[in-house]
Amino acid sequence: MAKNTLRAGDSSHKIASLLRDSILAGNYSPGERLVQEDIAERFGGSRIPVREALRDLEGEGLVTFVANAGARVADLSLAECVEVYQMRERIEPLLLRYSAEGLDREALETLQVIAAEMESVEDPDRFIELDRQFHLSMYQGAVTTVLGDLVVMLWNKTQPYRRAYTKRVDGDQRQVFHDEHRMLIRALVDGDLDLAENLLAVHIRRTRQHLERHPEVFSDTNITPTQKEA
Amino acid sequence: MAKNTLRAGDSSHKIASLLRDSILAGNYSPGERLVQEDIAERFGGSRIPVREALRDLEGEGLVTFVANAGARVADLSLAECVEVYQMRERIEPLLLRYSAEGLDREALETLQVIAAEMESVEDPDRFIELDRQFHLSMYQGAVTTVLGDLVVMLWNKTQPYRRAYTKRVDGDQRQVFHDEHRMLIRALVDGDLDLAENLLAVHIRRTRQHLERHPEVFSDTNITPTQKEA
DNA sequence: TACGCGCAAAGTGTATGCAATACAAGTCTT
DNA sequence: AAGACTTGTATTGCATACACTTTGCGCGTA
Repeated sequence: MAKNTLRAGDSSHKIASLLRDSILAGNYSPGERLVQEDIAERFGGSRIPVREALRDLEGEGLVTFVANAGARVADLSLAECVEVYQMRERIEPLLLRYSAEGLDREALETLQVIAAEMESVEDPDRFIELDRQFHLSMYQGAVTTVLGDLVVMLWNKTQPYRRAYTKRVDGDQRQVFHDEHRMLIRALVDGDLDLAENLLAVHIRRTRQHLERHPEVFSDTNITPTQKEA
Repeated sequence: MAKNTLRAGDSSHKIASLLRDSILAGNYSPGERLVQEDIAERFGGSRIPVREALRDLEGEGLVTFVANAGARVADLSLAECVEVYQMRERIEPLLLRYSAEGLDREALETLQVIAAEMESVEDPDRFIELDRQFHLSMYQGAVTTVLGDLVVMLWNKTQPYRRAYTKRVDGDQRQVFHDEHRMLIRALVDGDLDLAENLLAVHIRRTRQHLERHPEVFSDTNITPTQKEA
């Protein structure tokens, strides 16, 4: 059955999906106000499903909701971004381990293709898209419930900053980047999971360290470290 | 309209909070259906804020939402629970590191008090409550945005199973448990962060291994490993 | 000019009502 | 008597409507 028609009971999911893609594509910038009525008009529907979509995206960390003051695209400080990278450094190797046994020959070849294209591509937008593809493809063999979703969420939260940062890296750094990708693939092909885990952790850590040298990418007008109750 | 306390613009948050506490307290069991109108009546308000609260809790992993079929209390299979514990094993040591420098003498003494009470308490419900307090108190020194919330979420998701499992552990296992808690405190007092991280990881891993010996705690009628798209 | 102060416009939060869907029991067919 | 279809009811999803909050602007006053 073709789903060209708007099947019922799904409006909020559809809006969430469209809005998420739009944010990730960079159509909205961090901190930008998201007015419910505008979005409702833009994607069709009333404010109710829009509100629910925004709440979903809040759960995914893409949007921040303030009581009676509306929703905004999530905005990270440098410290928060570092935090996310440290989480990734510890979590993604685990996901890779989950995934490894599920990666067949074809999947590994796909990784090689992506890595190769990354080395030749010029456009920064295309570059970060490929980088995202590379890493997430690496996890496609994993069958998980929370772990996979968490990693995607962490990628999503940092997406705009990776985008901004990528445009400022020089050739040397890129070369290291590519080498690490290739070493990762080799470790996976060899089935050396411990090595692959380590390489991935190092890769993420190095990226974070480079990112820390570009604090100008962040707003840092940010004042919302959530303190939790007893 | 009997509620004089209805401060504006907050109903959904209040409902989310009450419902979350109620689920964590074990008033609802995993898989139980959550009917919007019932909740609306039980906690006051209409279905709209209830829907939003449910969505929030879904983001926190406490509730699962199915298209036109309603919401249920989240239900973990053994495999999913193991997954969560493996995540905790990697993530919580990082949070502990964030927290350690913020823990003053008083906080450490509180930990000792909790650990001591745990050793003498009988009631299982009180026991798991104290265990939760112990660990989360350990993280109170941390000022984080995503990391802390994630850890709380992981604890929440596994809460009902910890509850069920705790009632089946024997004295020997408890002793190891207490020893590990004490060693953790000592490492924190000594300021040996690497050791503390390691102890915590071991502690979580051992708990998981024990948990795996009690598969009867889980429903395993569960068929929802979320496959992610390209 | 700078600083409140208050009011209007914009925008959010919630309640109610209606259409669509899923679930279960009963009916019919074979 | 077992399985498929139909009907009825409970419940969800969404749109409209309204009350409340926030915010920005103009005005008066020092």
